[in-house]
Amino acid sequence: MPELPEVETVKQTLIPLVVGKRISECQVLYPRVLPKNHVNEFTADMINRKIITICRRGKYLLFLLDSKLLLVIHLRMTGQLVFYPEKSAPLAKHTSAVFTFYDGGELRFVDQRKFGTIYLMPDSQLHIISGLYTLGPEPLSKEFSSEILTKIVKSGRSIKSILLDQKKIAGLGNIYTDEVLYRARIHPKRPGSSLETAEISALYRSIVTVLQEAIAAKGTTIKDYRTGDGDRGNFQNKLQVYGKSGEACPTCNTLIQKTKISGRSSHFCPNCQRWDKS
DNA sequence: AGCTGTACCTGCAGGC
DNA sequence: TGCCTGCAGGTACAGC
Repeated sequence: MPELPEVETVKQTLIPLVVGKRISECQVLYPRVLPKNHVNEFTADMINRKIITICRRGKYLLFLLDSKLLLVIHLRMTGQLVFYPEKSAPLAKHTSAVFTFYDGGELRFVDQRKFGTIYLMPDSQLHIISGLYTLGPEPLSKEFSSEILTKIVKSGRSIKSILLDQKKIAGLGNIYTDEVLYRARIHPKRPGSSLETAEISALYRSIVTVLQEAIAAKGTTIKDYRTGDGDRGNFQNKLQVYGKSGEACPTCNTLIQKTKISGRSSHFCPNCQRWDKS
């Protein structure tokens, strides 16, 4: 589920709902959601904390608390982080953790596949979370540029596996890499180092515009993803290749193909995204 | 360096 | 209806 646009949307929708609120209760129903913390210590450290703000880095959410500790959450495949104004609503089946506020609302972490993770630590310890520590540049930051992307793609690996590599660039996942490469008209198996300057420029523009459009649409809901207020996203209606194998390419009507790259299913138009430039 | 397979989990769709 | 297989938005790790 959640790639950069979904995580960004969760952040944006949760900020008006939970920032400034103080936690009265904390329940961990699935202890393995905490790979680096003990349940009892975690719970004790969360109670009476106020949420100061929420940030995003790659696919990680960072909750700044009014203590020296940072709450870090990764939704992985099926994690949902949803605010419930009423404490009384029954807990969903795969609820991993619940944070209750003094005003009666609750922030719930529901995660069907249980891959999602929660960490609590001072920022001096964030290097413990290796996936966070080694993240590449934020594609929507001012620092990201066509020049930086040129260095990133300089590798014999397939361009799709490069874009999926969070150490190279933060936030892209299986849906958006396919959409980005389609828009840039680049075959997903092309070696990164084979891309020409014009193609890298097109790739840069398509990364930025696809992510911006997906955020504007509040993300892609295939199945599990929900915004912080429990809504579905809308970008699934704008996907052009992801999950469309066997359907007609919106540009040229050729059938979209599906193949395996880096162990992930990959969708592309064999006519629009050619090895050789036409 | 970079690939593959495996693991972590649950649920669902499709084939028989 | 039931059983089985494969697959799903992510990432870490072992082994080649």
